[in-house]
Amino acid sequence: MDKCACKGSFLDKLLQPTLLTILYQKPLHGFSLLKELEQSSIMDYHKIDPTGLYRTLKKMEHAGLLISHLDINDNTQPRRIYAITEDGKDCLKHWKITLTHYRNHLDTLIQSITEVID
Amino acid sequence: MDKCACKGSFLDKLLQPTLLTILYQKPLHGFSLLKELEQSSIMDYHKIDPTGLYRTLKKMEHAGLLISHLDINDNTQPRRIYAITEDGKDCLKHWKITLTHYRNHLDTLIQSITEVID
DNA sequence: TCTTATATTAGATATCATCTACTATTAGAC
DNA sequence: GTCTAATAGTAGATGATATCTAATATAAGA
Repeated sequence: MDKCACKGSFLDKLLQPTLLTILYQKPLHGFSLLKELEQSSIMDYHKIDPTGLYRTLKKMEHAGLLISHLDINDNTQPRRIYAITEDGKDCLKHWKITLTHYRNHLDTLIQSITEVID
Repeated sequence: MDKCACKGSFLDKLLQPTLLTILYQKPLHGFSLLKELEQSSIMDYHKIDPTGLYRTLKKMEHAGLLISHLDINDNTQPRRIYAITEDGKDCLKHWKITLTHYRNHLDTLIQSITEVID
């Protein structure tokens, strides 16, 4: 029961739309995305797993939603800057529809639970 | 892009709380749960994968959330009836809290997407 | 020089979703 | 009587996502 899904683990899948939302506004590299996510209400101030984040970025670039280039700079370590593509922007529009449906579905379920347990 | 998560696949994880909600009301066997789910707004009238359903039921029984017994009957095939346990009822109460947080998180994300794309 | 912050990668495992395919019994149509 | 549909469940593989530990490397500041 300790790691039962009802406690809130295993219920995410929102990293992709979150990244698209942030990168829609400005290109960023992985580490700054990590820091921005951890201090943002958009991910509910949760710790982010860096491995998962970098892996997701690569996967999204492979899928054509992002493009990246290496930023080689005297002041910092080389870092990879990610930017959203047109496909990525379309994807985010789909996400809005999908997440809205999902939210409504969740509402129905929460309502059913309430009726049953109260 | 065809099977991008933004189109709505890979975004569920709600089978467990849904099953607990239904079984809170009355014990049922797998096949009738399958039919009930497919005709219910609670799962948004989606097709359910039988394999996943039966596997989830077994896993939940193993975790102590459900108990089952074989119903041997002259009129039907033998079938396994699942009922919710006290642990299962507690679990459903946790689910309500978890899903409510998750819904609020979703609301924030949808709001952010809207601000960005509009 | 030592520590902290920055920046990224590797590997393993657990969880959840999706798909095809298969077995077996019962009920009803023809 | 046989064929088909509905009922009831199982097996195996694969793909997608989440979680965890750990490692590498550079830059900045005490």
